[in-house]
Amino acid sequence: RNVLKTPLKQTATSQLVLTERQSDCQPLTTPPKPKETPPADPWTPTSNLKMLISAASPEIRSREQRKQLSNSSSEVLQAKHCLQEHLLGDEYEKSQPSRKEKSLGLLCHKFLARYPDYPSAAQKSYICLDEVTEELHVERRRIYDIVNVLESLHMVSRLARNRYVWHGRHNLPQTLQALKKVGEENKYIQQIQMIKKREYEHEFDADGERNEEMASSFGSSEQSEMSFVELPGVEFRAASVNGRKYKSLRVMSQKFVMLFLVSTPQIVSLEVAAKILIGEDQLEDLDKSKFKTKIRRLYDIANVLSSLKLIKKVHVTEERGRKPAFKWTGPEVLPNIQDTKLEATSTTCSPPVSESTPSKEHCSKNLFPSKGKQNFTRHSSLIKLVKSIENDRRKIQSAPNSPVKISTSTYQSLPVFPSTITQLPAVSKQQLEGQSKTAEEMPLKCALPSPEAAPKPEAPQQPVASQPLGACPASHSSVSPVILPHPHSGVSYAIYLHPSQAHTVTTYSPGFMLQPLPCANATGIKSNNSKVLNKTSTEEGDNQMAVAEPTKSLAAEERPEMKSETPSQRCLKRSQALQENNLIKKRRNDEESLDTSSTFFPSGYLIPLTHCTHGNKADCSNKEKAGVCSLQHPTYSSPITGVIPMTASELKTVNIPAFHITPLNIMLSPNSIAAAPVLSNSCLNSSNTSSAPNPSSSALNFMLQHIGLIPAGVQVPANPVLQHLPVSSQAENISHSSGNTNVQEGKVSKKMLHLVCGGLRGNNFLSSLQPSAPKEPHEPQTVTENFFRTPGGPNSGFSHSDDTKRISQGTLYIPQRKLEVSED
DNA sequence: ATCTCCCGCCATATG
DNA sequence: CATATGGCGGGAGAT
Repeated sequence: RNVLKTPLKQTATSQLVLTERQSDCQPLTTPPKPKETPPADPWTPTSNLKMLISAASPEIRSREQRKQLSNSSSEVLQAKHCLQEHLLGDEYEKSQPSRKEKSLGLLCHKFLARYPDYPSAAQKSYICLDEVTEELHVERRRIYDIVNVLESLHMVSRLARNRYVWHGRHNLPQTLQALKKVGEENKYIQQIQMIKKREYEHEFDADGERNEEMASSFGSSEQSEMSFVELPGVEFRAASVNGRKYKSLRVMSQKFVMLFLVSTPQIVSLEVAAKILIGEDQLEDLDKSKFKTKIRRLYDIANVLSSLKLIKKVHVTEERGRKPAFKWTGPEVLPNIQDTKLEATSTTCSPPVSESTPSKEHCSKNLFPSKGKQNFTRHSSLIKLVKSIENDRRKIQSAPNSPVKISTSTYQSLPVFPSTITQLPAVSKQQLEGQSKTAEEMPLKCALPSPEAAPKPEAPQQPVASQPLGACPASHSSVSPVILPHPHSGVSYAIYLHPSQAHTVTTYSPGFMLQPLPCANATGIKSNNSKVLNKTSTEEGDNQMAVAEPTKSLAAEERPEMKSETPSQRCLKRSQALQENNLIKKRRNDEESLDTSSTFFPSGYLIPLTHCTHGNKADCSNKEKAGVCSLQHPTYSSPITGVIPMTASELKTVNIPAFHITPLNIMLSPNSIAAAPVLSNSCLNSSNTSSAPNPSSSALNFMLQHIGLIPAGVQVPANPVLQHLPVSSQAENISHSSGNTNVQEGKVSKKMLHLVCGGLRGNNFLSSLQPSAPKEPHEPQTVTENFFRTPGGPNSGFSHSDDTKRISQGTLYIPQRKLEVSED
């Protein structure tokens, strides 16, 4: 400490510089560790340069470049200059690095430079915090910030005190996929929209009233829990990590990433993210300090993510002004093809229960005992943990969290959820696993992961019913993991529940199911849909919405919603949680009988089982899976649906009967909306509620396939999410644009749903399917939102986003607002 | 003034 | 108890 604390501001600042990028250079190791004090790093010649270069955060670089030079190439040169400057002028400052030089982003680059993006199995690297801190000359605290974020992405995992294992980006795809799923399950999209709405409202209104409205607003709810999403192979080791206790940066980081993955434009403003991450539940009290703190943390996370090049900073300009935001620049999430559907629907699959899947993974894990020792070490501790778990539970329960369950409590129909969520594709998974094993991949994959995996011996602790999962479990003491396989996606993830939850789950059954978010999800979905109708999902959309709709209308809508949702939300709320829990439990029991599952919020850590499987897709393709899926479809479709009805807050809002189906979503001009907004989504919900959809869905699939809309293999499950379809063909058309399978599928499914559900306009449906002129994804800096706009980026294939687009037929809503995104 | 966000105190967790 | 972790928020540099 000491040292330079408040140093001065250094003059030199030069910094700058850097260019960014990464180079991927990985390897350079760091510099010598000279010690520290003054001059610090830079001086090493080339190596340093590289470092710097690589290090510079994009943002910085961009800004700087613009300012001075636009050139890109010369980056290096610039860097040199900088250095020179330092050298020369440095008397002043050399020693002081200037704030930028100390930025987390730069530090993170340095950190990343030490390890390969894709380490070969052979190379696994271990990270010793002591070494790192020394070499990078930073305080330990900072390293934790970096590592925590990396952990959230499963790029590293902790082995023991001071020790981490470097996984690099191998797990990234799975992690992102899992996060996306979870994000979808949560109602993030909805939440985002709500927040935006509020904002607009504020604008319009005087300050005064908002309170009430706000409060109502959304239902955010839920999630306050922390849940960490884990990957299969990767372990979650360290009790601490799992130990639910911390809220932590890890969880926050994952949620933040989820926001990007579910947003259509994939641009998330800090403000919105902060609000969502905070438990929104609380009304809205400003709680400035809390908000500020959240923002600070988000900057920290954003810096690391920026270093990873997963996001970049931008500014969104609304009417109110421009706000800092970040744009996702990472890989698109896998198109898991039908996943969405599948997942959601997968109910069918579930029966098999858990099972195997995990095992597979685990297997891989087991393979590598190498680490075992460490693990074992932990192992003992784990036992303790188990004990402690109980304690935790208490805490937890008593505490805020437990909430989850509840959602059901309210109205939500319980049964429904379970089915949906629960679904374990397990079967398929098993199969898959088996296949995978056969496949060569296994070995390879196993190898990589294994280290991590290895550790878990047998899962001593996991009481969890899931055991079958077995593998997964091992690690975690406190939490019990649940594994969900996703057949389609291939990604399975496990959610760790807090002990309290866990045990419940466990209790249930073997066939446990996870629901990520029970009510919440459902709700979210619905709401999303409805919202979607109205707005575009993304920010832009929001903006538009806001603009379009007069506050009033919004208010009106919201209120109703509130009612409906409120309960659910509340459930989420901690305070209530307790009570609810009890209720929930009861219900669960009931449900259990049904089958189900528990309803949980996604509290846990998700672990995608994937990697092992990876082959998932392939697997899927494989017979079984395929077969299963197809079969399943019919079966499960309902789950979501079921949920939906409950939630359809919006509908309620609108006053439309839940069942009522509105064929089209209509966006009305603000005025009009106020007058008579109609939401269509509901229809789906209602219809789906029961399992009914299946048949229809199958039929649809059949049709689609014939038509060529869908690849033969693909089936469209009726996904609740998808629900709203745009009825109006025209508008919709746009969306499918490319007609890529992925995208289309989503749409198709939606449509199908409509058909099924509503049975409403088949014609439209078909017409809509036809490819329209492709729109492209734009990623423009300035985004104009239109409903028409292509759903998110290229990939966006999700249902959600797509949904967004729907427009009301009657009135086309023209986007009034555009958000501008500026770089730099 | 606002946006970023570094620094490091101090509560907790772990050993 | 000593350390290792990491929540958190003051307040200072950058714009």
